[in-house]
Amino acid sequence: MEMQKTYNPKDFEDRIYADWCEKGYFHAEIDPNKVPFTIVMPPPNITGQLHMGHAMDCTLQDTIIRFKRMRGYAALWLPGTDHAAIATEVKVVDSIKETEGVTKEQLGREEFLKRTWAWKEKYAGRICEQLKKMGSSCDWDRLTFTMDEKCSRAVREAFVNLYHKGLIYQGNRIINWCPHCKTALSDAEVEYSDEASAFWHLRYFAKDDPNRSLVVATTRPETMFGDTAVAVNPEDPRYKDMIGKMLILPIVNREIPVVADEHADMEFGTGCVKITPAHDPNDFEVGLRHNLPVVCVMNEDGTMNDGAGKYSGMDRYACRKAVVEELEALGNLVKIEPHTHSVGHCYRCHNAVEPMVSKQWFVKMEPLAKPAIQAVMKNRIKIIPDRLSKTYYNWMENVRDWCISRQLWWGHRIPVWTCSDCGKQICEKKDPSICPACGSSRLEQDEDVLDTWFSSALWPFSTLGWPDETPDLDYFYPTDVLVTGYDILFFWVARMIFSGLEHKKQIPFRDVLFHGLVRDEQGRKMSKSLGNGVDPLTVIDKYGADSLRFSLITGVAPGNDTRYTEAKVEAGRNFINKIWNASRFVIMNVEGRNVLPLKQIKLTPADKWIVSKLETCIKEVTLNLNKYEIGVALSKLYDFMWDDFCDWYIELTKSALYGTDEAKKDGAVSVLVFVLENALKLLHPFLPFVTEEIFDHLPNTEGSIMVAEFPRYNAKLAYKKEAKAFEGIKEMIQSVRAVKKEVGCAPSKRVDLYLITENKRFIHANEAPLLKLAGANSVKYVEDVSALGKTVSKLCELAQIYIPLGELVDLEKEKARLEGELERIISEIARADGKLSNQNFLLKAPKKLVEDERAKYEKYLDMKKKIEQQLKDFE
RNA sequence: GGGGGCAUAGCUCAGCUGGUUAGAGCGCAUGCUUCACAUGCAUGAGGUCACAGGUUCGAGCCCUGUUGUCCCCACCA
Repeated sequence: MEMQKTYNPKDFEDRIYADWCEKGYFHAEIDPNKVPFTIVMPPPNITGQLHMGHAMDCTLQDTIIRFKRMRGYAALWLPGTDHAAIATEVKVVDSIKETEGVTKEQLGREEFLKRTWAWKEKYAGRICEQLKKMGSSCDWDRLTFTMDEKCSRAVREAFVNLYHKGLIYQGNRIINWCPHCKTALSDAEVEYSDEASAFWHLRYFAKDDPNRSLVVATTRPETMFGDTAVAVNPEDPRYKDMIGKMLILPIVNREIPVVADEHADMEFGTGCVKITPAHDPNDFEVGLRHNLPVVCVMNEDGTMNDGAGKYSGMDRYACRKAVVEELEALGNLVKIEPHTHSVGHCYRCHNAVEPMVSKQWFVKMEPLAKPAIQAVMKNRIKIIPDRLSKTYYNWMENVRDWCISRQLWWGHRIPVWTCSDCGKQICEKKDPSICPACGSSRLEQDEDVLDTWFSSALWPFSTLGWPDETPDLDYFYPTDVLVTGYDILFFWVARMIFSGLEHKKQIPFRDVLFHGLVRDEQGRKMSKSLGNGVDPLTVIDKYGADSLRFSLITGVAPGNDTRYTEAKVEAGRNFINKIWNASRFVIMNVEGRNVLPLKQIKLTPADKWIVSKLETCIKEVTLNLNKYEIGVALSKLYDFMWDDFCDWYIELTKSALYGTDEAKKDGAVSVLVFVLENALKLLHPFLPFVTEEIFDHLPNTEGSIMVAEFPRYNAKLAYKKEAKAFEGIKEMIQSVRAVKKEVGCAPSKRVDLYLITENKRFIHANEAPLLKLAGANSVKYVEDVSALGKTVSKLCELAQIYIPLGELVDLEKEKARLEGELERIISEIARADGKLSNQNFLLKAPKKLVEDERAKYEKYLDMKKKIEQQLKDFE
């Protein structure tokens, strides 16, 4: 079958993917004779569709897993999707409002969950389709959803374990409350940003002395209804006499004490702090120290409750305004200062969160964090790039207890029941039917669900069957590398590490490869609100998946952000087009020829040169892939394929291919096929589709490239010396081209080359390609050029080249050019001389370097002599 | 307040453990209807490697400081 003239990915990408699936190449089998290599995919949220970040994430993983598979590992890439409790619930709530005009409460828990499962079916399916479009070679037989039965069992097991160890506890503590999502959030789920606001100075009068008062400065006047004290610093001379006295809280006229507490900073504000334990984390701590009552004044939707008296039911911000007005009217408002402070926002709906005291479930972090820190410290887990280890330590060392309960419906239900008769709390692996204490069957399960990250934390082993000791778990765990964005280091990676160590007693992965964010052309984050997101599917539709993959990994380094630009996709498309056409050229020329093994061919210097380049490329690509330097690996291949193979080697073979010597033709074709086949294998992990399509057209290939063996470096084929010598021929070709251009000689005009050289034999062996690529008629080896008339000349490593160009030669210009060259060489000599006359350099620098420098010096001296001779010839 | 990234060609970025004349893509200039490819080929112009010190035989790379810029964490009554 002949290859199409132009590269058109639409013709084959889908077909090839279907074929791979059908052949079962993605499926990983347990094979005792192979070493396992495992990646579990960070499960995309089922909230919508994949964006460019996902596309990069999956390209990196696919590249790694394909490489390992070709390298002979039992390579498992396990795909999945995440139920994303809060994120999905927010979406479904919006959706039912829009489509059915109802709230989730109106629908009821059961109906709402039905809708959400339907949502899941739709979106999880769509996400998988997108992953397939990208060419992802993941094992679809093992596709997992975080609320699958096996994951639910893992969640239950983990929760019960932690509960009985006392590492999960329920408590009334201050948490972040999202009034829009109406749920508690963990610290990690809150994003802070600076907001311009004000400092309201409020005067609270002393109960016994109407002339005495304290002025508190607050950014939250509406919370004053929850004030249960005013704190001053014990050392503050201004207020020492007030400590222990009572103040009258304005509007509500409640009495509150003045307490002495270090929390009050004498330098800040007025030095007096109103203490609202129910609505501020620091105040909560102060409250604990002084045994203050906790008065909650807000409802779960962010409106004021009865504690706010007549403002009950009013929104918190409306109330703020009203309270300030009333205080002003009452004469308690001293002044308003502009003030900027940071305000926490819900990471899902971006509304301002409310610190609030609430009864929630928490994971005790300190005992879990310690071994997790050690695992990275002792290098059992390697974080790439290394600098992110610091971020990890910093977070782990200061982490507070993890609030895991969410007041949502979509998620893993908290496995705790309370006996309605005796109040006993039950937390077991199996759902209890009667109370073990009193035998009652009136058991109520906790209404809340778990933080979505609680189940994600178990992902590396829950997907493999934990808590059962399955063969998969035994063989594929611990996984080898986790590939994900640095933005979820805290949410996910850190929690997988301590969860793996706690529950599985093993690290979850050996390496963590972090990548950065995909930004837009201007370097901005891609986001819905900016509308600057680019849909990977649109790009695939226009350019094909391989081009998109190219654009997403070209130039990326671990942990670094990257920009998506259509120009990069085009560069990818052009590169692939180049591969396509080079392959077409090779395949066209194969027809009617004998493709022989390298051993049976007399290799030309050019052949040895390209084979040598190929070997170097194999070495570098392998090395960089093993270091997860995917971008570097690809760029090595790009250069090899384009510059060495296409621009040089293919051109070099043409003199043989269009000649008459059959043996030479067979030789050239054989080397072309050999190099191309290897190059395609090297390229396959990056550009799976196009390489498969071409591989199929190559002679002597069988089966799929994706299960072919990845090329291994072969030192016997490195031909270092020969390759270096051949560079001299390249230099001559380039010199002739440059000289022609300089004097305005048309590149197509054939010239005669006169060489003064000691390398006649070697040059002669390469004469045919030299003539063809330099655009020359003949090569003549001479001792003296005085008879040639006007010439231009160029000094090369292998020879001095003289080209008689008659009237085209401007003697003055030529002389000036040579003088310029001489000048450059003289300065090189001075540089080398400087180094060589430096005793310290001679003594301390490595011998090889000194030798090289000396050789260089000699070479330049020789060049200088030759150019001086040429200049003399002008006279 | 703590931590980190970045600063190299007009633009976007590479530059490994310090070692020839610092690279690529895009852009630019000039010339090519050469039989795989104009999604191409050839030739070329373009850099005080942010600034100031230091270490070293040798610094784009290591150290200290400065400036600019971006990010993360904590605090912010």
